[in-house]
Amino acid sequence: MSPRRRNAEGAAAARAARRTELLGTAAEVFAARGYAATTVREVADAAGMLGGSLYYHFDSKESMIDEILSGFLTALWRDYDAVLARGGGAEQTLRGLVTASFQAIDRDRPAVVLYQNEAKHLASNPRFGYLAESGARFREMWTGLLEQGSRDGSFRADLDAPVVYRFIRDTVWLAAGWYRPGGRLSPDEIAEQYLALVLEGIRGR
Amino acid sequence: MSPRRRNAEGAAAARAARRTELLGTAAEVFAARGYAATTVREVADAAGMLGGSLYYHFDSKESMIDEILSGFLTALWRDYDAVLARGGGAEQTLRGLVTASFQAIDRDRPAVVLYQNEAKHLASNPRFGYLAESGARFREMWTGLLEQGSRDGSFRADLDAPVVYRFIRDTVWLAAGWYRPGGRLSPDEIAEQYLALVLEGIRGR
Amino acid sequence: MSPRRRNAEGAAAARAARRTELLGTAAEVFAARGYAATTVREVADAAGMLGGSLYYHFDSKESMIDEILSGFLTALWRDYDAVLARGGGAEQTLRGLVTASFQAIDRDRPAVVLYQNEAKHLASNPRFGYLAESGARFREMWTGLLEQGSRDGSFRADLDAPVVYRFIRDTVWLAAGWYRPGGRLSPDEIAEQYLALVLEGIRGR
Amino acid sequence: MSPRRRNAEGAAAARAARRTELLGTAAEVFAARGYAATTVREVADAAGMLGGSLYYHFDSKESMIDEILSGFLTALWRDYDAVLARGGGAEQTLRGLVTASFQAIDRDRPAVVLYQNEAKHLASNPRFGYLAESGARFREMWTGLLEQGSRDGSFRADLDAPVVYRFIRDTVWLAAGWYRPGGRLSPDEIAEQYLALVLEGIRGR
DNA sequence: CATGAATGAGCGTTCATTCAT
DNA sequence: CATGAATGAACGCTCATTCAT
Repeated sequence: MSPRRRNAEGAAAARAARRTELLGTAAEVFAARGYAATTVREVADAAGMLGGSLYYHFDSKESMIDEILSGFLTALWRDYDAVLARGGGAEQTLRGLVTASFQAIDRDRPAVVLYQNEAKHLASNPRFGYLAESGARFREMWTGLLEQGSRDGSFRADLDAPVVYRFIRDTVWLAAGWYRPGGRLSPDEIAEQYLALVLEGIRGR
Repeated sequence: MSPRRRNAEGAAAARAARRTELLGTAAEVFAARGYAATTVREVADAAGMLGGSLYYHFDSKESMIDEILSGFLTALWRDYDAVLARGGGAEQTLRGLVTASFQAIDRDRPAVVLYQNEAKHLASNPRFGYLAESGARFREMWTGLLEQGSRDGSFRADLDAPVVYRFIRDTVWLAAGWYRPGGRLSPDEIAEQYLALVLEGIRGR
Repeated sequence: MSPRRRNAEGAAAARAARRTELLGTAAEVFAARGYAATTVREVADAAGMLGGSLYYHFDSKESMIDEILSGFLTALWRDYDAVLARGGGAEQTLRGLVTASFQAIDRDRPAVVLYQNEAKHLASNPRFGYLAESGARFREMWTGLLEQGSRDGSFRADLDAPVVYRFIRDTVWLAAGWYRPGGRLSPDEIAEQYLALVLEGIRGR
Repeated sequence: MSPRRRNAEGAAAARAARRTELLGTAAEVFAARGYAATTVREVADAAGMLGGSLYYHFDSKESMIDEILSGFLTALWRDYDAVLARGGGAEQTLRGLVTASFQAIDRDRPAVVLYQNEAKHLASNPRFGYLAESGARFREMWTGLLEQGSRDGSFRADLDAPVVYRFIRDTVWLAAGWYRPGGRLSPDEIAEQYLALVLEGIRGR
């Protein structure tokens, strides 16, 4: 490998690292203020540069949130697919999916917030068609799991799968609204607390 | 009563009715597109008038969402207070609050959506200080209820009140995201389904 | 004269009186805030009616200031012409013109203020062509008077007529900026003070 | 001095120069059309740019006239203070002040026009409090000078200082209404003409 | 005569985006 | 890579004006 080649690779890596860093900043600002209400100047300020300079790295404001969301979903599905690949019973799979979700919140909270708050509005834009696709896969995965667990006795037999699916789906992401990394509970512990609630309910026995 | 007096009253009533009508339209559009992303022209279009005409009725775009949210919260607390005034055990009160919440979703879904999506961003504006106040009252009401029920055996003794409070708070409003009035389930039936989940959990016995 | 005829005349007179009253109000508001910066709502408020109602009386905002200024100039030239018709020496005529001007200020201060502040901007509008005409007549009157007085020894022989004309012209209207009706000096006394300054200067002898 | 430092200084200087240039253009347009009647697009047109582009340089239309007027008054008082510091008799000081005023008109006529036409309306805005302050200083300076000259025999003993102050104050700025730079008379010569009138009056001896 | 609701053009301002340097 | 000046479309809002009542 020539030194020239090595330099070029180093530059490309540095460039990718800078993009990732800027996207992290953008995600934080978008999540804090809302995507539509955030100006690219605010993102640039947070990144320590001027508004126009962001356009060296990104085509548009839209491409930033696109990259944030698509990156988040790619990583998320990698984890979900690993859980599904592990096999096991319905409850075990459910535990795995919920835990993976809380880990995703821990890993990239701003992206989760954006996904919750903005996905619905963005979905009408063809560019963000993958949001609807991901949502459909999500629904199929969960209703399938719930129906299987309901049949095999893992879950209550009278579960209304669509209702419980929505309940779980939303519940899973809610923690992003108040979770603060480095708090007293680790993501896995929080997952346990939530699972206890969801699986057992709150009624005294 | 003089005819003049009657006319003045009629005009005031008609004006109030028009405001309410326009606020309903505005709430729908804000909820559908997001407050920041909605232009006043879009609201006006939906109301069948020109952008500037809205300003005969309202001071600003901000005053519209202000009136929507404050009106929503006022009506909501009227219902909550009625439930609390009825007394009864912790589970009964919880059932009453959840049912009142689902009725509020049925009555004014767009306002609930706005409350969920925009309250956090608006709260930093002094004009919307009442959002934080209402949130604090909400937290006190729920944590008090949960702790009482936990002590008297209505609920599990090991409940983590702050965690469960957030869980309930968010769960309660989630249905606004997908509920469609006139669907197969009435608000009270949906409330029952949710209560079953929350109280019993989903695990098979 | 039939009673019907008398009624019609009475109605026309009442209408004219109302117009005059409204124009007086409009002139005050225009003078206080500036014509362009004044909204017709502000004029209407001051007149105790709603914005749209003014349009029963006047075609437009522009027609209001038109009527104010043309009425002011008509009355002013009536007075100036009376002074000129009296004849007499240059100083006596100058005293008459200055006194008539201060009386005009006393009679309709807002119109004088508007004339000073707005005439220059309005003059480019063909509708206000009479402003330029009046200004030209004014210049001819004054330069003629000054040159005559300079020749016959009433005024200094070395007077630069165009310079002094502008000086007098502007001086004459300045008092409108600070004059308050009902103050300690009558218009005629103020005229005397100004004339003493203009005729004798301020240097000690 | 490092090259970097030199560049930064050059950029700051260039920026300041551009601001000054734009403010000069704005002052001309405001003076010609009136501040309220001028649109920022008209200012931008005159500056060869689009309306929105002005906001790169200035916060608002109001901040433009603010900077024009405050800059004008700062420079004016620098000159006045220099005259006062020179000392000398009352007549000499009066001559110095009047000459400085005509030089200010020559230097920045649009600012003088704006000061005359807009100061009164702007003064009610707290942002322009310095206008009233400057006016008060102006009054104290002139009435003090006139009273002193009246006592020591430089001016007529029967001078009514407040009346003459207003007369001088207004007279001094009137020339801005018709003065054209590069005309047949220099600012100092115009000052001489005005001083002859004011000091001696126009009456023949 | 006056009201009150609406119009529609245009205003001051914002902001995503471009590009020469 | 980043800057800084500019663009141009669109935004929230104002206001002179209209007109049915």
